[in-house]
Amino acid sequence: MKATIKDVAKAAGVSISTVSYAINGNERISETTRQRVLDVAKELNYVANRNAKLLKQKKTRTIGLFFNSWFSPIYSDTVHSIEKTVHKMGYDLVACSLYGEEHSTAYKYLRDGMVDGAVFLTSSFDDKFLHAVASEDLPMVVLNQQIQGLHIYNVLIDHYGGDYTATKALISSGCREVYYFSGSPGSYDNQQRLDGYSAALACFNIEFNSEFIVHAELTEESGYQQMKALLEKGVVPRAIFSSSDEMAIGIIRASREHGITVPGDLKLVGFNDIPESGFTVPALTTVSYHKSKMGSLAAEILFSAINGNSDIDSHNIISTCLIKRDSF
Amino acid sequence: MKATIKDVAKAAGVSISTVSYAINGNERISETTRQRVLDVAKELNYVANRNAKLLKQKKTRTIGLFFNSWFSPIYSDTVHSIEKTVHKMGYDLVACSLYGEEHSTAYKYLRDGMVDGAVFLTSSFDDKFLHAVASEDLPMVVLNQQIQGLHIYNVLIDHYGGDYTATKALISSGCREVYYFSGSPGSYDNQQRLDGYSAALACFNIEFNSEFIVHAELTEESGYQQMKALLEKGVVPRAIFSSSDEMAIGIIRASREHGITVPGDLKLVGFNDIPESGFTVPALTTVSYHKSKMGSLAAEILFSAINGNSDIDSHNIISTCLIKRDSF
DNA sequence: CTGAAAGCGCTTACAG
DNA sequence: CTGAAAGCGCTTACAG
Repeated sequence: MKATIKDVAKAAGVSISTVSYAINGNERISETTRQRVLDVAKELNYVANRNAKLLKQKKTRTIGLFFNSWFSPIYSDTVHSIEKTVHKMGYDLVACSLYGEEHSTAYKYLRDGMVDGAVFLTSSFDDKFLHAVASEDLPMVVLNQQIQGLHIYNVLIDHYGGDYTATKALISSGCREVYYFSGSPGSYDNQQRLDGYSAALACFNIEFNSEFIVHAELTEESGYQQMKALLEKGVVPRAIFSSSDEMAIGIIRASREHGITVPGDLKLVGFNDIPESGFTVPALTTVSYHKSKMGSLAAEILFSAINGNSDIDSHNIISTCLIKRDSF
Repeated sequence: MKATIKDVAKAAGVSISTVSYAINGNERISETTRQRVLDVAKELNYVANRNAKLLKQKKTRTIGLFFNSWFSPIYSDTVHSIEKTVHKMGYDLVACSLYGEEHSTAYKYLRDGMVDGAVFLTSSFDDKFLHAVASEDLPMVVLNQQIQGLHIYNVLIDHYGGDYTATKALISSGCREVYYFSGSPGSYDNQQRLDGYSAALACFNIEFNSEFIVHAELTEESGYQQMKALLEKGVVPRAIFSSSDEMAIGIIRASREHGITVPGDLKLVGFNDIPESGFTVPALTTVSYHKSKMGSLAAEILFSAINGNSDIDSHNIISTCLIKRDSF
């Protein structure tokens, strides 16, 4: 059986309070006693029962990370950087998915207060639920999504600026007809982006034309299908801005099948700068942002809130930049 | 403040035992009492304190998932399928990384018995540590890695068979000189693979030639570099079996830069069947295996062990198959 | 059918 | 510098 604090106390010939103090580094314990206790503890392979500890302390020293799909490459660097900060602060990081909805581990952990703070990489939570659960004891940082609320902080990508810059660059290169492959319409995110695109058009006195807007799903397959449909209708875009790199890769594939070369016939810019985008043929020109900065900023905001700081911006923007490669 | 069982008991006018029984669905409580308790609990927004509960029950009903790099695309399907089974069993799944080594969340969770079972997608744990921690109360399933031990179960990919089949196919197509891009030498895994490769050679009475073995790192970049080095030395392989798809993608890139066409000049087979491999140009022929089956098998073995089943194979093999696409 | 009470393994005022 | 004791919020024999 696992050793408890009692076992250690008995073996070391001291009280359990002394064991507790010794192990937690309280200064009141003499060096010799502390050493003896530590030795015994090590020998008995003692580790404090976390549940008992937390039951008393009301703190979990754990940060929860919530997302709905495991292993999305976009977030790899961001999560790693969150993890670094969390570790530096002496906290633990556990990741839970939303599979099972209200009965998912994610919902349970939040509802039961199993974490002292939360970072969200997903938009699939019910806003009402988050509002109900967010509190001084459970502040939340939401990435890449706009959720207002007390104890809820947003870290957003400058989609407006990114799309603006990319579109402007495409127009400047001589294409007045820039197609825009967009994600699901209606989202806040998407509106921001469309605004950026429109602003770039306005810069050049080009009228917005909804025929150039293609709604797809941000996946390779969806980009491929939509592009193929376009080409089969006889429409041949000369310039495309794609809201995601995955979609852009699908666009390249459909183009190649139709004998259209990139960037010769078609200038293409993606968004996100996923790892693959450097390896596609041609390598993808894309709008990037500082992913690890996004992670560290998110974590810093969270800890700031956990430590009771009250003047935190609820709205934080990560800037973007255009990475020039070979597709434009 | 959060409502406790006491608050509910007081508000419902019953004892705390009754609340506990009612909420946990014990049959001894009358329907009317149960209903009243449940109503009050709901009204007070009561949810049982997990730490207190676990402190008593000594069970966490949580499975830990351990890996060292977040978001590796190879495991996406596998993890999703683990998650499904875990959820179906009414357990929670939390993922922890190894960042921080002995001070990582992963080590802490295992040492402190924060989980009732563990699945490993990483080889970075100290074997001694796993042996020390694995127990009847914390069985472990290790994927794609050979670790012997009580309460430790392995789910392995049939690398031998996969490499054998791929190499054989390449030879059958007329290439007697099959290059083998391998991972780090010395690993169990790699030995298995090399054996498969050698066996295929033996089939055709071809002598093993270490000049055809290229050690790389399973990454795109490493595959690219090694291939480039080969080509710059004037060596032009006509057939390559690559131990990972990422590496194969790098090989394609280096080949293209040197004007070598795949599959025209070079026949290439990868391993793992990552999502991208269907989208590369040319689409990659690769050795695949049933990823979601690997996940469900892992989870089933784990629960079987948790439920005290003692006759579980510690050695389970997932078979492979060759996916024919365009690179060979 | 319901309740009083012990106890899970810790932490932490309080007393000495 | 150390210890006895209360208490965190639950579950679960035990008694009635």
